[in-house]
Amino acid sequence: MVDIELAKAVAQALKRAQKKGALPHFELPETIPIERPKQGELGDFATPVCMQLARFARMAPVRIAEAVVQHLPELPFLASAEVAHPGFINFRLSESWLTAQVEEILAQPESFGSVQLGTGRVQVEFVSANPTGPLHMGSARNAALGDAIASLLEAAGYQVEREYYINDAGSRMQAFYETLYARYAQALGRDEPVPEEGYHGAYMVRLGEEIARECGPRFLKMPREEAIREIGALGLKKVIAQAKEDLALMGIHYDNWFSEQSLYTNGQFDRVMTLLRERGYLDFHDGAVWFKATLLGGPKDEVIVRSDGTPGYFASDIAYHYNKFIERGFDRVIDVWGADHQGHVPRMKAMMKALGLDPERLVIILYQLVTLKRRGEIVRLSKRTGDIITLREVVEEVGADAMRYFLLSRSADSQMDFDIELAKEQSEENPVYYIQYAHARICSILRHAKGMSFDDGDVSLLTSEPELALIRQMIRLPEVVRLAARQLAPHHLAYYAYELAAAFHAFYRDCRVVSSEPGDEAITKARLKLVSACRIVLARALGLMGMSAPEVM
RNA sequence: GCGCCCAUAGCUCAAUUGGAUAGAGUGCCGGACUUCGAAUCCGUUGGUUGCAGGUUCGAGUCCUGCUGGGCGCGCCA
Repeated sequence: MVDIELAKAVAQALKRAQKKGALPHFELPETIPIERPKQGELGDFATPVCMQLARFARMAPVRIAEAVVQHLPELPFLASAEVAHPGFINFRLSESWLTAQVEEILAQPESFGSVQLGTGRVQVEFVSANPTGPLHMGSARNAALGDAIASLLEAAGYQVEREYYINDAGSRMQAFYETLYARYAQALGRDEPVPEEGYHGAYMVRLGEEIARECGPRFLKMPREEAIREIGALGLKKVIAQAKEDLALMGIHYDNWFSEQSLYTNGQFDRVMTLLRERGYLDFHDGAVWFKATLLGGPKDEVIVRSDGTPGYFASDIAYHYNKFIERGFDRVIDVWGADHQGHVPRMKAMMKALGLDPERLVIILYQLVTLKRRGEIVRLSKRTGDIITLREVVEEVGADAMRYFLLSRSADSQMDFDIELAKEQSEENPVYYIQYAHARICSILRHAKGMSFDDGDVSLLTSEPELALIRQMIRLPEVVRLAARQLAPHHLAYYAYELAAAFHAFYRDCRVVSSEPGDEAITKARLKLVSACRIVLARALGLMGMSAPEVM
């Protein structure tokens, strides 16, 4: 990438200048920072490195910068390198190189934007909501984030697997099963109370009725425990199927659905417990089994197996991550969690150390919770109490593309209000349509030019300001992918896509693409190449966010 | 009480993880269709980056202390 080559060139220039005595000898920094100036008029790239070096060189930053510029090697893409106060070097790309990038993009319609940030197998585990009811808006943010992060990492060169962890083993599940049994029995006219700790939402009534309708009263004739088990299994199946469907509505598909229960039936739990015991990280008191997290920087020791003999969710998490890293050999694992789980992070880091794994290999993305609103009124998200607005309802009302864009366009750290009514009212002014409209417009132009062959178009004719501005935006995609993949922050994509669309719309205003004027044939062909390339970049940016790139709207 | 996150234009949010004059959208006001899609474009308005210190060539960004909000602190998940 250009910035990497610039960094190398600057390092080389510093060395040369030192060798020739233009600069005193001092240790060169390991990496030369190259950035994009905030104000585009200053140039395409800049480095502030000379200001950082001033103290070591004991020279004015501007003088260092001058020396660097003088000793800069020839670079094919560079038009100019200028020193600016108080010590920046501003680089400008050559127009011929810029226009040539249009051909580069056209040559890689599927892969433009991909970078080689690293290699290895990465697992992204996301959503993983308790299978005790329909998915809600918190899960929607999780889904949008996780899926986009996975896509970004794929584009950054990693081998990625998307995984959904089904929490089908905990005590919450028992409450779900018992609630379902009660609702089933009620549907058949029997007076069966919903447990206090159970799930009181209306969806449980419907689920109970559904099973009553499909299976009839046969479970009422069984012993209670057995009936709960069988009904529970049916209910679990239905909830998972529903989650799969709901996520598919958002365009999200997983490589793997992993059962928590399987950790116990397949032996991972026993193996990891043996390992922890051998390493001295287990403690036994008060009838429970404890994980000595305090030995590893955790805030307190944690119960793994309760005094009644049942393993807690942390036990499962240890076994699960043992499975991820040691049995399946992922190089890196990314877990996407709601901020309400933030207290769990130190335990997980301690667990990594106990397993002898570098804690850095487990990255936990915490996103702040979504406050769902309807006409300005807050809607509660809890599944345990009463009614909820489901992910499905919102997708059906707002549309998958708009929902994804909205959920992605804020950094995970910021809290979010999602007002459904507002989202619907604003749908015409929504950035989603702005971006997609640019894509559809290009498709329309290409349809209009149908039959015209432009393979021989000469991109070097694309020298007007709006054309070059558009190309400048287009070639940013790889940088944005790299940045977003590094930070695991897809919101950069959302902003970028908007800016790219804006550059296209401005170009469209100023430059007629398909012209019937005599003598315009050459520029028409060149511009058809330009918009074709722009379409590729827009589609890729939208694709990475999981959004569609419509040809007509 | 302790921990994590947040506070930036009237509103919703960015700011390339310490760089140059803090930017978009939205809202208000005004303007542009006889040619490829007006779901578009152009212009105007908008700031003591919550407060007080500190670190340095340079701070919205880092450190300390406040204020205000969200989320946690269970043998729940």
